[in-house]
Amino acid sequence: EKQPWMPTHPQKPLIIKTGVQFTTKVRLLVKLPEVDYQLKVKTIFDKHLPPGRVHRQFFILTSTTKVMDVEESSNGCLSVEFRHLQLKEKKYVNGIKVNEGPLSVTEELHSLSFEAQFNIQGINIDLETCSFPLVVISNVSQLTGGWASIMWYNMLTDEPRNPDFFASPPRASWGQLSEVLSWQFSTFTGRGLNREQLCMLGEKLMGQQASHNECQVSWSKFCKENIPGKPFSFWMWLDFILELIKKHLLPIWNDNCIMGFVSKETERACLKDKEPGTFLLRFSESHLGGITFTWVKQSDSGEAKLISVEPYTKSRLSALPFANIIRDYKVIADGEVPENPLKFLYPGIPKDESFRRHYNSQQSKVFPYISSTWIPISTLQ
Amino acid sequence: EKQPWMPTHPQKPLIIKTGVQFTTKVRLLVKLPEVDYQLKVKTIFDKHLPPGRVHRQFFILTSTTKVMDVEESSNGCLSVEFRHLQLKEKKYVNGIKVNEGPLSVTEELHSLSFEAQFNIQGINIDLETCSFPLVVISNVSQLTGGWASIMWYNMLTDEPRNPDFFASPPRASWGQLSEVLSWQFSTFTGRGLNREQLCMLGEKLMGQQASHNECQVSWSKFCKENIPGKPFSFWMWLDFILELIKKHLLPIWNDNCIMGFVSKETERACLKDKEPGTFLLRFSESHLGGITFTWVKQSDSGEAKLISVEPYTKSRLSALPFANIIRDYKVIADGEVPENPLKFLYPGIPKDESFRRHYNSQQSKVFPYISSTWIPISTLQ
DNA sequence: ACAGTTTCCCGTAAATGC
DNA sequence: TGCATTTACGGGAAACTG
Repeated sequence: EKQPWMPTHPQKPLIIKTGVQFTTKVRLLVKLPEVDYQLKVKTIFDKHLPPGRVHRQFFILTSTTKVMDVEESSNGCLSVEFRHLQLKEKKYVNGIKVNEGPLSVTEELHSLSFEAQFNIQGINIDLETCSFPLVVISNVSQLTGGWASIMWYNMLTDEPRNPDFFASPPRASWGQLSEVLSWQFSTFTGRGLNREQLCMLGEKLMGQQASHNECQVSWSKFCKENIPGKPFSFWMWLDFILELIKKHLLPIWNDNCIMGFVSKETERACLKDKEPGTFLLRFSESHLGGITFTWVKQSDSGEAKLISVEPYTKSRLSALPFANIIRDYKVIADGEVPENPLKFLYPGIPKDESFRRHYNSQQSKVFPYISSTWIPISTLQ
Repeated sequence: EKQPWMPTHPQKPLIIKTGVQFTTKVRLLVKLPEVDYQLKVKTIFDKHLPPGRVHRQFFILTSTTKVMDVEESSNGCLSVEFRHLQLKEKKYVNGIKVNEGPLSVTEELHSLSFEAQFNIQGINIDLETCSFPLVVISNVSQLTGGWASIMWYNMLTDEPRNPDFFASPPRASWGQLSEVLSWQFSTFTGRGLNREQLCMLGEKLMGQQASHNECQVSWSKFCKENIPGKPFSFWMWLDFILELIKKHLLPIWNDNCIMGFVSKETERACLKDKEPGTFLLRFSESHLGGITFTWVKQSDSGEAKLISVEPYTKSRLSALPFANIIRDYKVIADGEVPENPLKFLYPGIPKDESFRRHYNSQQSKVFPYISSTWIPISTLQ
């Protein structure tokens, strides 16, 4: 049966951090006949705990009731916005310590319930509604895991409420998953993932296959198991890259300068017949949240030699923007004049043509001092 | 009259930040005859508020009573340590909003009181003692101001408690003050301030004088008024330098490589007859927490030309340690080969002799990538 | 409008619990 | 002991408040 009112926010916060304020809003979708008293709404966290399941338990630290009001910016329906709500964990319930459940914290799904009563022509009517599933975290380091849960849930079910979803999470086809991943990038950056990039991700996750689209990817493979030989999962690796783009690479990502998701094999295939100085930008597969460039080096033997720089991470990119690194990078080889080995962005666009608009002069005039900056260099011996 | 017990901690925390845990310890200095019950101590914040003075008011958020215990590590006397104490401001007292006092928050002096009662042979005895003055802040950005108060108080009074001290703070002679400042540096770094450095500070604070030692410095001049033409006070400037040393310059400061406090005039006098490549390290007077180097440039006209680089601040020094900057710094002049202009540390010590032990190789081997680093450069046109 | 002050909260480090 | 999770809090920025 259709709810007569709807929470219009949680959809949004979806991930709530304990001790950090969040906001939620409920709107009454039906017009009530004039009521002569104020309609008070109460918010309850996890009103319907899944029976038998061990869950962390939380409560709303701040005030939980508020009176509905006519919404100005709309067609005069009633709504209420709770601000400055804050969650805290109940460590003990009836003096007994709460145990951890069988799921990891970012797989626990919670919810906010809203309730109100009103009386119309002598009949008491109870209203109740409930938010979409919420993940509760205690530290931003858990955002990656929480976001994975939200994605998986939204991708694979239309149920508004299924707190047990992660007790046995369904698999996703690569067709579904790749679409969602691309959508993540286009939402948070402005550019999604193209066919080649998705293909590399598919191979990384599922190995070489004739066609990936019908392959099924398990929840565990996606974000719980580590990539073989690496201390992080596939999604963790990908989300750190997304964060790196958001904070340090946005314009050049959106401008399509970053091939990014390229296997070592494809990289070699792309570059091996290119002229020296051709380079491409690739996200590191060994380091979390790192980007590197690989270029073709002039070689005496005639065979193409590919060289990659140590990946730049967020801490290094906050010292110098990536476009400037590309512009100024120098390799110092014994006895030779330092030279910038980056000349043509793959397949063959002169570097400055691709990056000029992203160079950052940042020459702070600080009279009487002379300004200074960093030049990124590598030494070849 | 002598207190029969003493708080042994606050002396230490001296500055307490609201919402951040602190620890305090009280020790009973007299041996009590055996008592057959436990001696309970209660902690009270600002028990004796200065009458008539408007003060911010705080309370201890956490538990405030604890039982004294025989101290293991000592001669068996009673002591109690309060841990995880936390302060919170009372914004309203009896429903009335507390106004701000006439002093700035870091000039308000507070105190922790401790009280206990015991009964000996039918006589009730009350014990009470009180900490040294405390400054309460709400953000680390106020540490500089708080520390100034502590220094001024300790320098100019021996009273264990005088909450009104900053209602009319006494002046300090430069003799006293300079000693205290030098002591700050030696306590927090390992090297104090020498005569030349103190002389520069004296001139900065009081202008040119035959002898500074008898000059009186007002509290306001020290840390409330801005330096003419600058948006910060003398002490704020100095404390930012102290922080810079603590975090980024400790070994080279302790190794006496940093002249540091040098006026532009003295700098010119020192360097003007030195050979090209002679340089010295100086803290910026225009930027908070910055260090620069000034060197003698080879000049066609024969006259010495002094050049200073834009000051390095903590954010830039966390990208590259200062010793490496000195080692690798290059100036690029039109059409010339980039050159490191820093050759002899004033008065004439070959650079590597002074700095070699502080160079940091930090070559992270990251096969199959080639490692990279920053080279600090300036461009002269 | 503004300055002094506090609150907010990310992100790293340390502590805690299982 | 190691891993998962929470707590602690510095530091930059925003919000608050007379």
